[in-house]
Amino acid sequence: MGPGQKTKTKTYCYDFPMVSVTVDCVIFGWDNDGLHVLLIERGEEPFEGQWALPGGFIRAGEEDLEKAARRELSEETGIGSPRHLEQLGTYGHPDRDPRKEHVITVAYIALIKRDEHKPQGGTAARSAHWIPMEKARRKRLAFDHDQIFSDAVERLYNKLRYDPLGFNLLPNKFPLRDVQQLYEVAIGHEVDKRNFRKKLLETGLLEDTQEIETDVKHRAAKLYQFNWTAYQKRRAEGWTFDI
Amino acid sequence: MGPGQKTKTKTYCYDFPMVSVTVDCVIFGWDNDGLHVLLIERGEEPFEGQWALPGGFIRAGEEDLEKAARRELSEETGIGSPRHLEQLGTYGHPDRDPRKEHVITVAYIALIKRDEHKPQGGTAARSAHWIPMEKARRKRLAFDHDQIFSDAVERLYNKLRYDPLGFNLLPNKFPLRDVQQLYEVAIGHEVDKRNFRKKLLETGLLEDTQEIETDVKHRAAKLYQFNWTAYQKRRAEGWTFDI
DNA sequence: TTTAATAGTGTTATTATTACACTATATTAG
DNA sequence: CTAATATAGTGTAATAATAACACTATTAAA
Repeated sequence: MGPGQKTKTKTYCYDFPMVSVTVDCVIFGWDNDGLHVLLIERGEEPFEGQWALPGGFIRAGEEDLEKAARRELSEETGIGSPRHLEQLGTYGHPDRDPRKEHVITVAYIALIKRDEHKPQGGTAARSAHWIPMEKARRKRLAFDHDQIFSDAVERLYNKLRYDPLGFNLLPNKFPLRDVQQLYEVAIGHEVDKRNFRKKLLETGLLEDTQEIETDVKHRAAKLYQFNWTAYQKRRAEGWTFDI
Repeated sequence: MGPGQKTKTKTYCYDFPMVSVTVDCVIFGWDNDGLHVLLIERGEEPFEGQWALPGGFIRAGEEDLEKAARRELSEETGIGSPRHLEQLGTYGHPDRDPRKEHVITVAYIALIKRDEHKPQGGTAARSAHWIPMEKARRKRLAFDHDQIFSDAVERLYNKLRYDPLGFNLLPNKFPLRDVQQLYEVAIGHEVDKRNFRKKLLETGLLEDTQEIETDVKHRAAKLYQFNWTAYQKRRAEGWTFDI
């Protein structure tokens, strides 16, 4: 409620104690050997040297939450524009940050195509690494990032069933096998290849590119692409993706 | 990043501009004549006299976001404990509050049983009113509360299909008719009574209380109750509610 | 040329969903 | 006390969706 007023010493004073607000991103990427999450090794206290989600403080008065998320994504990991960015939730326990202040964080889920982001270092001092899901799950992350990460995974896995956002993880041209593997990870068990492909192709949203895989040491699979504009049209008519 | 330090004049100073954080609640309640939302008429600037979602500033350093939501719920509407409370999302555009500061708000959805909360005035100065959904949709709410409200409605309606949270709106004992009406509102069209009841009862989660409606001017319907403990057990086994 | 690895393809049985109409019970009005 | 009104409550058959199932095709490597 207290209006902020600057003093000449460049501090900002308020009538009430304030909270700091950060954004953190759970960035997922798909690779031939499965789903990965991008984690950073913290270069500063608190939790220096520990693994954490990339993120940082928002610029109060200047930017939207989503814009802050995009900025942090770019600063910390060099990722310019994720193919999908959605808010996951906000975490605000007073003790979640060991520093004096009350720091709440707005968590985002970002999906990127790994082949569009080769340079993975990022511009910031912290080092970013793609960690396979199973390894990531076993790590103890800084702050309450374990909770945020597991909430993100749950959200992503649930959403993959009724939203084609998974195609934001795959390269533009992909074999149906990769779609199936991604969905199997999400639902936690294997599915029948014939049934899966039938259902997927029945949507009419997957186009045969007439190309095939290269650099594969066995029969090469056909490459498909997802027709996003057709999907938007179908959505507008009330149709929902469900696989 | 800037650690807060009090001065003797009871102001709180920081190295960076801070944001204020509020919580706002979209409170839904069911009545024989349909779904309602609880809105308040603002008693102070900005937007004095306009309709808005109940909410208020969080107490930095003292409380969790959910605790803040419960406190505001209680202070503004007299509702002690909602049957369901979930975070909807966080809204943080720098201009969303016309006051100088950057105010971000964490929105919650609360579901209550109206028969458990007869006194609807609340302890605060603002006056709270139950507004039927159709009327609420037509109102222009303060701040960006139109957006928050419509996001809340969308979330609730979607969730009612695959989560039994709707039973948190109905009285403990209810006729199946009310369940059907609630679901029809959610999915936007009528459904067949026989099919709906069959599917609902097949879950085995609805218990016949052996009681019937009273004060009704035609044949009285049987009253059922939802077995939450049985539901938890089924959930744990991987079963999902889907209607 | 054989082996290994993965791609690609249809049919049938089972299960779930949808469509559909009448009888039962209580209240109210004449 | 009878008829009208209003809503509760119930089963079956047609249709659609899902699930189960096994072999042939292609390429690279040995």
